[in-house]
Amino acid sequence: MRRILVTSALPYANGQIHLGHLVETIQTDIWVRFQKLKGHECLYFCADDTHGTPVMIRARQEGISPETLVERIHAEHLSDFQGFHIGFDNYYTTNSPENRLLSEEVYLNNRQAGNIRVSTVRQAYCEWDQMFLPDRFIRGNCPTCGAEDQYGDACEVCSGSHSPLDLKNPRCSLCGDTPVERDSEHYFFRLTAFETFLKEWIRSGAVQPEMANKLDEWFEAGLQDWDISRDGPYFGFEIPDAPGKYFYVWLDAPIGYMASCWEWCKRHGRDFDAIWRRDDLMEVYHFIGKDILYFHTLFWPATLRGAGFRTPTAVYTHGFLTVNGQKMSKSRGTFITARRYLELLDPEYLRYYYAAKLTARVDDLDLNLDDFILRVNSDLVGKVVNIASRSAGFIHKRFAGRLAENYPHDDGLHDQFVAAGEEIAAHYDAREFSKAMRAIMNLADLANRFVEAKAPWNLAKDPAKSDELRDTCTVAINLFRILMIYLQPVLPQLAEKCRDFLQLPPFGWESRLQPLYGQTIREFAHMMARVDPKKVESLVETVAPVVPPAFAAKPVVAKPATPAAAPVASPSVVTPSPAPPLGEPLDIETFGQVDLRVAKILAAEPVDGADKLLRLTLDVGELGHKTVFAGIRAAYAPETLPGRLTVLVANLKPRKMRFGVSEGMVLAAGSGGDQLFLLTPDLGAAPGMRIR
RNA sequence: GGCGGGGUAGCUCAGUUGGUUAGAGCUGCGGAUUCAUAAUCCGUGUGUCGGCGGUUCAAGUCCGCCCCUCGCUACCA
Repeated sequence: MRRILVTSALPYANGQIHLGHLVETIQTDIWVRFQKLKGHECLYFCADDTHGTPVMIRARQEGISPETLVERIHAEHLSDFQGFHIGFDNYYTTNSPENRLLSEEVYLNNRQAGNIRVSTVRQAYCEWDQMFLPDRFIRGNCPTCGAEDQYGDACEVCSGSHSPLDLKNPRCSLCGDTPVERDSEHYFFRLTAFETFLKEWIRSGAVQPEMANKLDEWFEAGLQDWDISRDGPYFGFEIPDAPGKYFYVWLDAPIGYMASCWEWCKRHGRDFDAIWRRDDLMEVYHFIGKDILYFHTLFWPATLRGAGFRTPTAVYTHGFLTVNGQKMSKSRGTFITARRYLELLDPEYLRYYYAAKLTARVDDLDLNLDDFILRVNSDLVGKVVNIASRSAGFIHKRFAGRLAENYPHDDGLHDQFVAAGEEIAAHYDAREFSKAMRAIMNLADLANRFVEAKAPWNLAKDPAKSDELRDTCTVAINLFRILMIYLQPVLPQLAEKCRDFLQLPPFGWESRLQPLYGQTIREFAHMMARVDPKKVESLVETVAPVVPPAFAAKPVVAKPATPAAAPVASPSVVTPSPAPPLGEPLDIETFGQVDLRVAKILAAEPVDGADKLLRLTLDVGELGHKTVFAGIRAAYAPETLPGRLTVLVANLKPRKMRFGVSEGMVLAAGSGGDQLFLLTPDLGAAPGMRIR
């Protein structure tokens, strides 16, 4: 028996679980369930990643403590994952006593070993917010190309990277003030001391070949020591003997894997040290996305090594999720949260679809929604479940639900199915799930062909062939049972229904060896509904058409209310919207297709169940009244709007939304959130006038 | 700009160290069947293997250039 510890990357406690996260947790969960089915010990740990500036700022915005925020998000995340049958042995949090102790130990051991140094770093500091600003919280003009309103670290226009201190006209994205430069002592982890070790570790097969190549690039460029401290205020753990200094969130995040394990060990009477302080008892695997390769294959093994802990056996990296071939996007409606999916569709559809496309490589995975519907319906309902569905009826109608008394002659089909288990297991173990699914579906085809050849519906017409009829159905049900064992890691719920149907104890991988006969089975009940295309459609319905799509995902943060003497935030102190690249040239005819009208706002009211929307009733002159949903609630109080004029896109196709039909959109400038500014025509314009 | 990954049938993807007429599943189309959730079974693919050029007896598979796309570009994550 193997002893295996597995993790998925910790989701950040600022934001909802979406279908991208689920590529990883489903991949990991399938692998874990497979190992358990094989009879190995396999422990699966995860947690919320809770620390850092974004969580701190968001809590401040919501007027609650970071701890409260983090607890709420933890409950949401856990329930989302459970909805997808993710079988964690423990889903913990990095904001825990175990994580604090372990982080301190990792740090102190490294300090003891001479792996920590202190240097002075010059950084942007906001005097208003009284904090050092992370690069992402500074905006200004790109020092290279001059593009306006770029992040502190990189320019989206010329895609160059730069230091936030080089930005022209820098501003704090929290309050809009100009930051000052200030020195601060920072603690660094000497990553450079671990180059030899890391190269050996990587060569030991710890990462996939293509990731090893990527790491070689980084080695060639030269490793740099790692800044592991941040100045307060910072939501995180204070560094021992360094008042006001906190561990950078990425230092304690992966330690959260260990903390989750430790907390579980305490509840189950297991020896934490035997798992993490020696490497000969358990295998340790991390499943991650390629965006966090750096942390998991350089910093993480090095900090563990430097602190005297074991290092991971391997880190398995997967690619990103695309939806219909494109990056997930809120404006296209393809930024689909786990919760939204669960409101509409069976989680096992997605588990199967992902499994059907996952490989051991780092390729991106495309969720093509049309393909999704066809694939799931065809494979799962049409092929697999159908085998049981078409056989069980006879067993009940003719034999009172009792299978043949002995396992019938089947031309070696059962043996063939059992033998295929070797190859399928090898695919699962190698994380080649798509190959495993292909192999299983080939078996399902064989089973259907067997039924076809025996034609039980003809046997049923001849009373003399009663035994043959029962034999045929018994074989078919046996084949179905083996398929469900093979599919259990992917479809735990369906496998459960199958066990109930066949009145069987829990499956093990080897239970496929023993055929089923001489017993009664339950009446067949539907096990899985077909995918409803309408539900898939509503999955991608967009919710807030007015927010300019390109900016919807940008952090928009309100000015903090804390400093007492602060001036009231005025509209002149704003975070200017980023300057997006110029759009494609447009001829005037195309532009002319857009029917812009002056509209008078007659009424504006909040929409129940939507926190960003206002329902506007507009007077558009001879076009009559129109109802428009606008995502401007954060920027405008409803009572301030009636009576004012604005601009309506009048011939926009009506959009069915959860709350009603939106018959156009009003135009606004700005980056979204509370940074939105409605357009107003000059004096003299009247409702209904065409704008051109 | 530099580096790297992709670009193969309508869709999703396989294609080993270059070698017979480039494959699978799904869809579509034709037929069969009716036990089954209009499921199943049989039959059916003339694709410029992104483009151009080169090496070779032979290239999707090697080399060069170009196009499209995604990503990385170090104290950002």
